[in-house]
Amino acid sequence: MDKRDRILKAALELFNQYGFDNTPTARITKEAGVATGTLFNYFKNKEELINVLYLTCKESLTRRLSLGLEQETTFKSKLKRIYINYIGWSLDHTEEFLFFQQFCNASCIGETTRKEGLSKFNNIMELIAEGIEQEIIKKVNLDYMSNLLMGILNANTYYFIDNPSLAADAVFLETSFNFLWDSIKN
Amino acid sequence: MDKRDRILKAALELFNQYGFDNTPTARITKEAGVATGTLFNYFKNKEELINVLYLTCKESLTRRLSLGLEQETTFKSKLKRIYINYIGWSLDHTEEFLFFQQFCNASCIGETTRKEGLSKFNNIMELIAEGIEQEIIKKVNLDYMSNLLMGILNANTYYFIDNPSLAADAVFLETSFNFLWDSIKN
DNA sequence: AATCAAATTGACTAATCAGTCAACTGTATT
DNA sequence: AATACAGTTGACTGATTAGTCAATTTGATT
Repeated sequence: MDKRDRILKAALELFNQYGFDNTPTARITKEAGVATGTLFNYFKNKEELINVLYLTCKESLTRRLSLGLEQETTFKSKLKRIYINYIGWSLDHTEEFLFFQQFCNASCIGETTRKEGLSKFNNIMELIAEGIEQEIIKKVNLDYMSNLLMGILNANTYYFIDNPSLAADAVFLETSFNFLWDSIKN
Repeated sequence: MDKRDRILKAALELFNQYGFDNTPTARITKEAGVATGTLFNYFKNKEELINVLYLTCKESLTRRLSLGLEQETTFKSKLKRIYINYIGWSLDHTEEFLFFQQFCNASCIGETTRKEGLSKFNNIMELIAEGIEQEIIKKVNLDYMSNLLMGILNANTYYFIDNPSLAADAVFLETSFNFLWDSIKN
C-alpha cells in the first residue's frame, strides 16, 4: 500500500474515532508511518484530505450497489438487490459506512463534494421515480420517498452492524427488507 | 433570561452551526453577552455545558411526547399521538432537534448523560413491547423495532423541517404516519 | 560514479483556544 | 457608612496544532 493510501486509511479510522477537528494531522501521519509533511504532499490541506476520503468511499459504495442489478427484472427485486448490496457493503466496509453517517452533513465536506457524491445516486433515484409513476409504490414526492428509504436503510444497517451474525441469516434479511417494502408498497 | 440560559441558548445555536470543537467558548460568551469567565462559573468546563444542554433538550422532548397520551385508547392511536408530538416538538424546537441529530452519538456527550437520556424513553419502549406481545405489530427484537422506528421518525421529521408548510397539512401528516404504520403493523 | 529531480523528512512558526485568577461591581446587612 | 460577599469580568497562560520549508534521501538515467 503506497503512502497516500496509508494516509487515507489512517485518516478514516481516526476521523471516525475522534472526529475531524480532534484528529491532529500529526496523529494521522504517525499512524500511517510517514512524516508530518508527507500528508501535505498528497493533499493540499486537511480539508482536501477528508473530501477525497468522502468521494473515494462514495464511489466504492455506488459500485457495489449496482452489482448484479441487471439480472433483476421487477421493481421489487431490483430494490431488494440494492438493499442487500447496501447492507453487504456496509458490513464489509464498516469504517466507511460509519464515516458517512458521521460526516455526510458535516461542514468540513464542501458543497461541491457533496453534490458530486449525490450525483452518483442518480440512477437509483430514477428507479424510484419509475416505481412511483408505475404505481408500484405509494405516490409521494420523490424527495420524501428517498429520504424515508435512506432512513429505513440506515436504521437496518446499523442493526446489522451491531449484530453481524444476523446478516448471514437469510430469513431475517428477508424480514428486514419487508419492513421497508411494506412501508412503501402500494 | 438569566445569564445561564443565555449561555445555553448561544451554545445550542453555535454548536449546531460550527460543531463542538469549532466553537470557542469565547464565541459562546460573546453571543450570550457575558464575559468569558462567566461560562465557567455556571459550568465546570465546556463538556459539562454540552452535557447539560443535552439533558435539558431531552427533558423538553420527553415532556412533549407524553402530551395527551392518556386520552388515546388503542395502540395505534397512542403511537400516532407520539409520532405527532415528536414532529410537533421538532418543528417548535428545530435547533434542539438538529442538536440531537448531530450530537446523540458524539463522544463529547458522556456515557452517564447518554444513559440518563435514554432512560427517559422507558415508557415508550414499554408501549412498543406491549404492541409486539399483543401481536399488533410485527414480532421482532425490541432493539430492532425501536431502532427502525427512530429511523423512520427522524426521516419524516427532517422532511417536515425542510417543508414546514406540510406540517399543517393534516392529510399529509396522516399519509406520513401510514408509512411508519404500514412498515410495522402485523 | 556522477548527476538530477522527485519524494520525504521533521524541526519550526504563527495562530488559536480552554480554563485561570486577581481585580472589580453591585447589593444586602449591620 | 462600613463590611461582607456572591457574581462578574477579561487579560493572561500553557498547551495544542495546521501548515511551511530547508535539508536529506531515494532511485532513475547517463
